[in-house]
Amino acid sequence: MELSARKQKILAAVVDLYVATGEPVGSRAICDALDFNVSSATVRNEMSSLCEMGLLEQPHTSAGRVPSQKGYRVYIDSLMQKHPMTGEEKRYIDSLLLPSAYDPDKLLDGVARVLAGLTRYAAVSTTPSGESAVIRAVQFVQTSRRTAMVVLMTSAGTMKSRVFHCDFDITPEILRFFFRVLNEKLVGRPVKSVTPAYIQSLAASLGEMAMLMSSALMAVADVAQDSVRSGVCLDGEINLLFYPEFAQGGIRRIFDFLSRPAELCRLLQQQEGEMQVLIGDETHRPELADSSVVVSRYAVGGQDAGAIAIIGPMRMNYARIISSIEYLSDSVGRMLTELMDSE
Amino acid sequence: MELSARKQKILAAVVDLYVATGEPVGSRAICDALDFNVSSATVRNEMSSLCEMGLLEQPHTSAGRVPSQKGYRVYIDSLMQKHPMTGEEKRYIDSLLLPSAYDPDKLLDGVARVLAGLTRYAAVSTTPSGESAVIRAVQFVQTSRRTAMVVLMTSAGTMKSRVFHCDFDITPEILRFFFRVLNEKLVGRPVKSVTPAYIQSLAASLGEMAMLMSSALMAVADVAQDSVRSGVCLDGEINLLFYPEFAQGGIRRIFDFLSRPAELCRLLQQQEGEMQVLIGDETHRPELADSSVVVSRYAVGGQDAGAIAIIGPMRMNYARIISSIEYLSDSVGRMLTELMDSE
DNA sequence: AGTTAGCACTCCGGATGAACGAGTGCTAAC
DNA sequence: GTTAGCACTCGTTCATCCGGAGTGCTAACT
Repeated sequence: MELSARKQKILAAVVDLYVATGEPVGSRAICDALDFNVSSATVRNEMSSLCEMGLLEQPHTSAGRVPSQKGYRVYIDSLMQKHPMTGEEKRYIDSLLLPSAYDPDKLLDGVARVLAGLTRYAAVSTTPSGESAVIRAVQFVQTSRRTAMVVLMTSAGTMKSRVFHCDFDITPEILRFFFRVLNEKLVGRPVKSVTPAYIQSLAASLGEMAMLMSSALMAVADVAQDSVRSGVCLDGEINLLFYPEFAQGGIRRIFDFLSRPAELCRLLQQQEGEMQVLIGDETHRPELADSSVVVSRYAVGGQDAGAIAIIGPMRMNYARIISSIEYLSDSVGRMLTELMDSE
Repeated sequence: MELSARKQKILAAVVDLYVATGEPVGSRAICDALDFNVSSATVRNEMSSLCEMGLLEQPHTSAGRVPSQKGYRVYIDSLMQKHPMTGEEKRYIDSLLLPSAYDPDKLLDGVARVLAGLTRYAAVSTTPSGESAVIRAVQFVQTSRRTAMVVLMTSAGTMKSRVFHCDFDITPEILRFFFRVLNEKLVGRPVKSVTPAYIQSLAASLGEMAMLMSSALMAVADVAQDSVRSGVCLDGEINLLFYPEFAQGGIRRIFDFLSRPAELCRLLQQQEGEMQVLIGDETHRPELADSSVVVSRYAVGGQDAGAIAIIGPMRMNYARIISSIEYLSDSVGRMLTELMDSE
């Protein structure tokens, strides 16, 4: 079913106006906004027809029209005018991110913050997953008489650390021993394979040394698990309070959803393709039925690694959002790829 | 100005009932709740008198009474019945905290989470400040060809790390050199004194080595600054959405305040004494004019180190909050002192 | 056939006012 | 000093009543 050029223009105008004002758009307003030489009656006929097609909705009989979920879909898929960022904006964004570009966790945290500030919606990012990474090195640092820190570096460029406690005084010799054993056993292994079960079997193979190393081994298992899992960074939730559609009650359910990192992560991870816009129901999350999510996955070294997204009301400035998120997603990928290439 | 025993009982009952129901309390309700043998008319007289003293307020002429800020003050200072935690509750709390007791940052993060879950208000904690700590050690770990991590341990038991990037390939020799120079210069120094200015003077004294070390030195300065500053952990903001007094508009200003870590930190740091309850205006923060803050400072090794707090509506179950926060504050202090003592 | 002017109709939102009820303050009696 | 009784106040709720915005339809126009 093709839309006439005029219907397309009208639909686009309804979306643009509604996004801008938040109020149902009447036929008169469309006439004024568009420079057609048609009367409001004609526009009314067209709108009525768009309503029948399910692209527009009427809150009530004598109100203007509002885009339906399907209407937004069409708008995004074919009507929307992209809104590319200027070089200046790009440089500004880069300058905000660069200081934390040396650490993936901090970078993605920064991305969420920047994105939230830029869009005035809630922003989410996941840190690169180590799904397919291998262990590049395991290091130990003494942090006190009986505690030490294990640092695990992966081929994905991530590094995670964790402190552990021993029941005996730690000496440089002991740490060297830990270092030797674990690097020998673990370097080159997929991070994913370093499960508690594997660590247990490793311990078994160490004989009586296993006792000595037990807390170190547990810490390594922990930190390996941590490296596989993507972390979730969230920022700008407060922004959502400013949108009238959420003003009273609905916000609680959204905040509730946002406060469950695992769910949030799942939502982002299950998207495929570079850029996805999920409108209302398309999120398959009842809590987000009135919201939209724009997700973009980023790649590191050519391989899919994580995602960044914004969550906001369905009435959202998609054009602007999409270009912001597109650029940020590219930047993150680029920065992390560089980080990884510097080996 | 002394309150008669009966007035005291009535004030306490008004606070208790109002806290429980959220609705202005009438003379009848007081009669039912209290087992005096007096009529509602008598209670009315007493309440009217409490109103004149400024301890109660009337939202409007024909409504029940609500405690005023001053009324809460009196209630907390002398009428409130403490509500000590049971052994079981204590054990439960400990079991939640213990897993992260090896790392101060994680511990305080956990405390905020536990406290928020326990009280259903917003919880804040500050990580121990390194104001008076000295540097115990500086360690270096190679994390990739051209990046390394510096880890700084202080006498307060804190440890912070940071990754830095060099323009040349890092070798074990170089790291050993960094280690030697920096431990020689820094161990035993107050963390606070390791300012960018000091680092600059240090660099000057290193002659041509300074170039080699510049990024490492900057990282050390950074991580030292980080160790001095107390971090702020915040959790449970969402809980505040459930209180009707914040339901519509006011919540924004509070969230706004909560989103400024520096302000939050200042609020907590400027309290003195173990336990402080700040009611409404007493916070000296217009954003919190309708809220109350319960702050407890914790000590590590006998020395004041940080604070934990909850923020909620003025209508808050003070008795319960205070005992929760008191216990948690103690626990944190105890755990961190142990951590520090293990040297 | 598509477009337009005109007009009756619908429905929301705000204003108005009456009935209700909770709770008070006062007074007179105990 | 305490209590019962009662008039009074004030917020809440509900029904009613406009005014305005915007539609849908119809008949006329190009």
